[in-house]
Amino acid sequence: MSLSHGILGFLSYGNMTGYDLAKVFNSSVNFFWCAQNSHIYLELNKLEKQGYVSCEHIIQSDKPNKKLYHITESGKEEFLNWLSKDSSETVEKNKNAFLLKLFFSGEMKPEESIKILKKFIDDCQKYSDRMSSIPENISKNRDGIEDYKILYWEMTADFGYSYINLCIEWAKRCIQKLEVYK
Amino acid sequence: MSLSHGILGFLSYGNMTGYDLAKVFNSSVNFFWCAQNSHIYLELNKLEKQGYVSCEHIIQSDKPNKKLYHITESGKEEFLNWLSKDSSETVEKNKNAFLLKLFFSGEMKPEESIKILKKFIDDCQKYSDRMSSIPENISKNRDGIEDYKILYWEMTADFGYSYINLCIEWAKRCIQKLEVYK
DNA sequence: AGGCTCATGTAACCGGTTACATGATTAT
DNA sequence: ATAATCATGTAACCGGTTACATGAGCCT
Repeated sequence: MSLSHGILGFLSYGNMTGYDLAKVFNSSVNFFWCAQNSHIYLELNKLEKQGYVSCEHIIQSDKPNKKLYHITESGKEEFLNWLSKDSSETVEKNKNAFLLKLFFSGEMKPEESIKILKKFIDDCQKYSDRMSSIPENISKNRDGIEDYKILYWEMTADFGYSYINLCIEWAKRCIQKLEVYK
Repeated sequence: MSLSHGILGFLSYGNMTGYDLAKVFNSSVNFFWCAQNSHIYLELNKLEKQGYVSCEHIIQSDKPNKKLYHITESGKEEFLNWLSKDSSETVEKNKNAFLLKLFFSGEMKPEESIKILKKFIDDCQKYSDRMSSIPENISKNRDGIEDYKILYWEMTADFGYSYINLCIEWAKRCIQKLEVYK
């Protein structure tokens, strides 16, 4: 449900190929939505069959030929529909495999879980480092995009920073509690 | 990958039926892992074929008959293996459909997005209310479980509270920023 | 009779991942 | 030569959801 709408979202900014979409996914929404290129191509075909996008074959001499996708009127409608639709499932059907694992970690030695939590902190730090390129990516792609639209990009980044800080602080608290039982 | 291991985790606490598992899933890990009963029954069959659980038919006169599942030695091994295995994908491949939607919300009127964010806060509040039954559930199921194991349950609950507060605070910030453009 | 709890499933579908596969063009 | 970038896919699989389906026994 979501990759297809993400694609429609980006195509509403301008025409793109599957290759472009894969790149833009990885340089913008990657920290809360990752996409394989194979999946993107699959989804583009589906969207074309549904009439939400149309495609134009571009013959190139300096580079391999490509397929440039446009969003159609019915695609825009579908996209706006999705935007305004309720999305409470995100809160209700939240899944976190790491927490599930931690829930059962009483079956391991505290030392083991401390190691896992330290690795978690490490992963968060790396994620945070990758996120630091976001402001740069935003300013790189902002031409032609109105200020109040950029605001939304910044709000998602704000969430990302707050979330990753929460994770790190929480994991530190956990380690502290576990040190007692070591 | 995760429901099956969650099932093994609960079975390592004691023998259960599919029905018991559905109940215990919904009263404990529900806020970071939800499970349909149909899925649980499906997964139990798979686990039995893999030799990770075995089942015992219990004939009852006062209630319908049932199938009581036990974890096997190889099931315990698989479970412990999963526990100590790396889970960095949780951080790296984090998905959040709400953020994806918000990312594109510049295509809507600010009033519309404010409404969506207020709904989000509302959903968070409801989620928070449901979470308040967790301490109760923990104390209800703690008999026979060592103190340091309960600690892990509390750590996941701690995450849940912190996360939901973050969501609410963040959404309030977003609304404030959007009020300017209203 | 009607509703609740207990109890177990099947079938179709769907979004997404993994692995594999190909090939043109450009720069070094 | 060969690596990098550009460019597009297929096929098998998998974890999970949705909808549907059934039925025993208890309590009121």
